Amino acid sequence: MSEEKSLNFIEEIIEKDIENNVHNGWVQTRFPPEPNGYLHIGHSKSICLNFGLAKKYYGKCNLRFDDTNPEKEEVEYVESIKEDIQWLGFQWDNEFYASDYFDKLYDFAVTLIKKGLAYVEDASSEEMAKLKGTPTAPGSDSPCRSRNVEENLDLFTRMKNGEYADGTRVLRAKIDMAHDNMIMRDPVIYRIKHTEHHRTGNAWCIYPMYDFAHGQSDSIEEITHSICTLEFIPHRDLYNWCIEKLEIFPSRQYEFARLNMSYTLMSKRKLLTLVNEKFVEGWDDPRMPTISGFRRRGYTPESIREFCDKIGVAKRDNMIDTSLLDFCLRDHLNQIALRRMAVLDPIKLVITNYPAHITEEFLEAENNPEDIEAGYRSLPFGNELWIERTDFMEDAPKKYFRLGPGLQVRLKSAYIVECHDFKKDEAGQITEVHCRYFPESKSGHDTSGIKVKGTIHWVSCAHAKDAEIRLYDRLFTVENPAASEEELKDILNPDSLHIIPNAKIEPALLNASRTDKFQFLRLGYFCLDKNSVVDKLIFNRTVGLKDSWAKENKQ
RNA sequence: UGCCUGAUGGUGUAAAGGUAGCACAGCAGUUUUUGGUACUGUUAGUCUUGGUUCGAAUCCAGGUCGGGUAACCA
Repeated sequence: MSEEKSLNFIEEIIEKDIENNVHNGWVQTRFPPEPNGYLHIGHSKSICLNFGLAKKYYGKCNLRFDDTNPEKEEVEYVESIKEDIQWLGFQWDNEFYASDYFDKLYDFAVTLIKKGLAYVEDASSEEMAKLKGTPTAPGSDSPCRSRNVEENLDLFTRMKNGEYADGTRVLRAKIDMAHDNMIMRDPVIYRIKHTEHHRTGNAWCIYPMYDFAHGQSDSIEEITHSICTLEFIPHRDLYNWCIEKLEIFPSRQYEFARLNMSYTLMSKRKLLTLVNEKFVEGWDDPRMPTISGFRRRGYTPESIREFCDKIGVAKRDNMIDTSLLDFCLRDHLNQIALRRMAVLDPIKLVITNYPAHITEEFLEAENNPEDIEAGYRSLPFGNELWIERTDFMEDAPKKYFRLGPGLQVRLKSAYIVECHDFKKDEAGQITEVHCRYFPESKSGHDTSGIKVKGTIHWVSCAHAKDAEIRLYDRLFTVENPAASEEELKDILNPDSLHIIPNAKIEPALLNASRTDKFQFLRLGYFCLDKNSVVDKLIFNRTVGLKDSWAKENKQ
């Protein structure tokens, strides 16, 4: 018997509905992106919620593109969105487009006109704004509000037929110019745009507004629970008004708080700016909070799903610490990543007592201590090795468990060595570390009885290959970039990308494939970048390992 | 300013009138051929003022603070 996980407020609503046999207990959700940009980590919360709910309650979840504004929407975005959702591990039951419903939506508008609930407005948007009133003062009726049904029908038909220029007329719902909710003061529901649409081409020159498309689309698809973010709360009145007046399937809208994450930007508009102004390489730049950026960076869908599960669903504004995503990422990567060795900032370690007649020695090294099934690899060893510059100190402090004059360490999967000498250049930089090794301390066959505090990673000089390694840091310097008054470029972290052109990697990495996840021992998790080629391998650091030494060292 | 929302450790999120719990982060320790992992312990919280009640994070009233909204965007 395991403790039942508590329900979030949406699950509570759904379970109550099922209990009350609403729609015979059927649950249908949808994920409704506008194809005007790439999906980001905030969308994954919505994706996990909508698809997750459908799965949990044996219902269905549609993918529906909210493509009612042809000026901003493109096929490229449609394709990327589909790829991202599938990569995250979800499959929609139907692929729909709001533009599929343009005929029906037009008919709905006509219905409203016939009921005397919509009218054609001649005023410009500025004039309309003036008549709209303010939150404290009621609006006033436009002269067009009293047009009769026939005239409205005629005018709307002409709008549709392309007789009017953009911006000259709109169709408005006739609700209440004094309503407390400004959105209900005769909202625009159709506007003229002589713009080619990515799916319907030039078939239409009038397009429905969000408020006249989204809810009706939900209704057409018989979405039972239409889940959106908090900023749509004021729209719920209109959502329900349309359903009531049109007498169509009563979808219900529920709102949850969108994901905010520290040092991360979730605005599609601002992310587009980063792309357009070339602050990043593209939508899938590994520093971007887009799903495609995370994918390229080496994140796993499992870790993102786990993250979405952990952050929960509620109505209060939140700011999730990036460390939670890091935790989910490391947790998964630790289980699956193949262990390899790479040296980012190499200095040479010479084993002075290594037998001259041995030209090459192969050791057996585990691929993943968390997963015995992952097996072992053959690891070449020799008398000259690359080790990390930070793993040697001339004057080591007490708690330094690495190399220094007279100090001993184990070379991972190999032997214990003791430093007896080192060389420096004129600048005082260490160039070589000289050690003696203990042949009887061989990994797995250690009979030396020597105990060492530290183990370091290494790569055999004779067998090492070069690779470019890209280290990433947060893109922004401020915790809440969305709230910053500064310009985007002024809050960008200048050190968000650090390229190491010639790191030394062990030869097993030559066979790396794009889908492999690696842990470079003691450094972090890495994956091949999409631009990596055989002649020039490029690895992205997905995330570093927790580093309690770095923390202690700081103090 | 109207309307709508919300308020629990540093950050998230539970507790549906009955012991404020879990996770991340932090701190301390154990184990370790990764200063990783694993494991153990630990710091820290109900916005405020009243009321109802044997009993309030929870119900009621007032206040305070936060967020949303006032596009021919979604």
